[in-house]
Amino acid sequence: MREKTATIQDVARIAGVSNATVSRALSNPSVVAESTLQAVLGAVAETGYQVNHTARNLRRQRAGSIIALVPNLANPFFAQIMAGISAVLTPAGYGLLLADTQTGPDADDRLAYYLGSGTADGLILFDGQLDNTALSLPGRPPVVAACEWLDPLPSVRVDNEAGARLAVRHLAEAGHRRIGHVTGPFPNGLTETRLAGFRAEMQAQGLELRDAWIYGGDFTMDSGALAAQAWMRQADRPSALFFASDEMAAGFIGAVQHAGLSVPGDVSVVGFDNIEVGAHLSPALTTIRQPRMRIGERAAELLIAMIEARRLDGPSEVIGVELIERASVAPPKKAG
Amino acid sequence: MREKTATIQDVARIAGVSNATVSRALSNPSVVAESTLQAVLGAVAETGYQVNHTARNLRRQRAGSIIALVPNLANPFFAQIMAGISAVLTPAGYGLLLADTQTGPDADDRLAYYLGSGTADGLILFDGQLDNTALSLPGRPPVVAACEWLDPLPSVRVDNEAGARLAVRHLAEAGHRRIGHVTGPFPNGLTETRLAGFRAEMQAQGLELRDAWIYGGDFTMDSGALAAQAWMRQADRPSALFFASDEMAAGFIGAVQHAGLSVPGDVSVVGFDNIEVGAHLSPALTTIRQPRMRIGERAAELLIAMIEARRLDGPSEVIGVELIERASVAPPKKAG
DNA sequence: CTGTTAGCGCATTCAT
DNA sequence: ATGAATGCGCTAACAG
Repeated sequence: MREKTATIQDVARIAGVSNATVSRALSNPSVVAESTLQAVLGAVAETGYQVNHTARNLRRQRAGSIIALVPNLANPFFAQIMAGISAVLTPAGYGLLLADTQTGPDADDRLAYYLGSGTADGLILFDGQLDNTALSLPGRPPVVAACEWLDPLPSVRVDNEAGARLAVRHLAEAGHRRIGHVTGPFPNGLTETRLAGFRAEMQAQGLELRDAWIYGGDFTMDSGALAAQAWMRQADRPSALFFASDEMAAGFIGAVQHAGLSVPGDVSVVGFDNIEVGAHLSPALTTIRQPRMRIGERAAELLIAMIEARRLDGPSEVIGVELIERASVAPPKKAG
Repeated sequence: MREKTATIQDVARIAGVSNATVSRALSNPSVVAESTLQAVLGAVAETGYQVNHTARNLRRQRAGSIIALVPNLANPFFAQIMAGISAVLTPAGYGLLLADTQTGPDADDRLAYYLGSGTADGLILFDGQLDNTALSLPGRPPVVAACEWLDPLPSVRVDNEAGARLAVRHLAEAGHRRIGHVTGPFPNGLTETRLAGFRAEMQAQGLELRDAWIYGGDFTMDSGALAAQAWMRQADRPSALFFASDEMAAGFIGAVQHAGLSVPGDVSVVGFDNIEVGAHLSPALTTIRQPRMRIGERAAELLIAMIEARRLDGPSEVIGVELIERASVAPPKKAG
């Protein structure tokens, strides 16, 4: 196998021109004569020639691809984001490489490796917990942080605080006064800003913040189910809950229903993300929509702009969120 | 930026040896003298040298990465599979490139492109609907089909027929005699084998196969909700349903509950895949487990073996499935 | 408009 | 055990 792929020399010979002319005809057709262009195209068709990207990249001093570094590839949350990235990378002529910061032994080392190895022309980073000293590595390629953020990096993210405030306001407007929150893991930028938004809006609404009504989670469904156990054990519990992720909200709803309680009859819930299953839950989940495909697209666009401008800095972008009202919120049984 | 990454020449100069020696010291340390090895390592540390993969790959006539070609990157189904692939590729020194057959204009062209362009040393194909003529392209790299299959290709897939039979048998053992099926899209290998398994086991159990109890879906939750509408409109309907995907089962359950009916009280359901949310639904979804991470791992292992053996053929693998009993199946209200 | 030439950075003969 | 030389396939000066 891999016997003999035609090279640019083969095409040149058959077309009766020099290899340089073939290269020009292919990458910048307007500078060659029409007749030679045809000859080259004919020879290309005849040989089935396709450029060798490795050689081209070596010559052009580029890698031809960008790499998305995610904390955990198995997390379905990233699927749509990858689709968005791919949708802008492919037409722009870049490949999309995927890597995981969890697989290897040391996540910081992996970042440093990808930054230094020249494997990629740029990097999209989805892990906010990495050590940013690697970013001062000289000659590193541009990086944009996505969803999360890391100090000197341009980022594309969603307005997490505003989303949290929207959620709390919606609950308050439905009449709830006893509102709790299930957080993501710590330390984590998303967790912290959503919690901050929760607190800010609770105060703005003049509602009481009780530590006992803040439940620690880690974004997973299992942790949502655990929060349900904690919530059900409380004698004095909130009538509504804002979850830092839809997954936790789904886990909570499942566990609460399993115990014979009702959503939103016994407790109202608002999630965050708008994962697909939310609309199909019963009750359908009220949530804060986060446009994941768009996050991916914008991150890729910003990164390409930086690569082409040959700059390590660039604009950041905060993408708006919106409340999706469905059926998991209802007025509390009695004003509390 | 990208000012001056050290090259092998720089290292050679500092270490006081030739570039060839540096190359050897790095890729085959046992052939150089201990003292020169130390000198080289010292120079590497001093310069922060990292090999240029593009140059190495050009010289070695390889791409250094494999590409996963999926029908739709946004589909979260692939997330765990990618994690499995990445977990074996990374230690083996291959990068994972991602591409989508839906984004571009013509999926068959994209396959042909990736096969001919030399962008990857091998390919994992998740789309069974492509035209296999591209596979006769001379000099193409090895390809393994995953989940789906395509004629001359080795494949890694799950025993779909056995899974369907397991599901039907479980329903029959619970006492159901009126069993329906919600299919995936056509044409599609998964849809067809699961349907075949459904039919085979229905016959084996001596149960009646009614066309009106076979509902067309497309694996999505929306199509499951649509199937629910169809099912609810029927006067004479099955008491249990086997779904070709968990997503459809989840969509169905949501729609049926929304209409005030109960699962498994009014209808029992079994899904296929074991997606994460299944365990957190209420009722928790009984399903056929498909070990996705493992599918990815095996596909990558088989592919690497083919690449290293320089062969286009290799073994296929069928991975077993198992029934996960949860709470969405109960005996029918009255024997049917 | 086109050909000649010179590397990109590395691994690998072939000598020594 | 090591060095010198070569070329992977391509693009980009530089001439003409």
